[in-house]
Amino acid sequence: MFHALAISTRRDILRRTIEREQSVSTLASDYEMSFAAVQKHVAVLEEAGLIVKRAEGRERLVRANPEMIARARALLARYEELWRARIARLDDLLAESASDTSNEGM
Amino acid sequence: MFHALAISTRRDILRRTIEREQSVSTLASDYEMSFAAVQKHVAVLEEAGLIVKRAEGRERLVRANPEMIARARALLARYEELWRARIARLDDLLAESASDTSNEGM
DNA sequence: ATAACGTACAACCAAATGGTTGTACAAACA
DNA sequence: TGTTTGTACAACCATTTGGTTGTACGTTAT
Repeated sequence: MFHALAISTRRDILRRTIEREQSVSTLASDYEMSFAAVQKHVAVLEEAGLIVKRAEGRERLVRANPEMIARARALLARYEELWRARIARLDDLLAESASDTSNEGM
Repeated sequence: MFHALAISTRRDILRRTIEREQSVSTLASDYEMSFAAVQKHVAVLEEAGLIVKRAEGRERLVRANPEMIARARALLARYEELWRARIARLDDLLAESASDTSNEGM
């Protein structure tokens, strides 16, 4: 999933398909690279679950999947939570050592 | 940055160094791969700014950098924000078309 | 002083990756 | 019907990448 987000072209495709549903060729026309290259990027995003495709005639309409974006964000939010927990633990240790030797009733 | 987060070993290193500051060899002893491999993963995380190293004698102590984790999360949060904006826009369009032809005073 | 430890880095290798072109096929259009 | 359009996919290529081993060097311990 993070792998899918690691290339700027793919993040750009994600951003565009958040704004509006688009066909693969519409997307492709906005980049310097070949259609096949864009199609592969779309496939990577699709496998990661970050976008969803829908058939409409001969076109394949691509739209972002907000659920997966939220999941990636939640994972990072959990790292931040771990960090806060660490800080809290250090605070506890500090509080302990501040009341260890003698002057507990200061 | 997302590239740095794309490999599970690196996410694991990040998690461990959130919990406590550790030397590179301490980290390395927890994985099947060679010391050099772990050292390279640490280097990638360092270049992405996700961790910070500090010299202490012959050891290099590694700790997570919460600022960068927050930045990655914020980027994804912005994508979600874009999505909400899209939904809001669609709602506006819907409201418009609901009051377009005749029965405005319904 | 010598040995052991922790780290950095270069050289190398296999696999994955981002890109290309070419082919095939279904849908839309002339 | 024949042609164009949109898509998928295979084959190929150059580069990157995750891994290895080996070497070098400063720091700690004997």
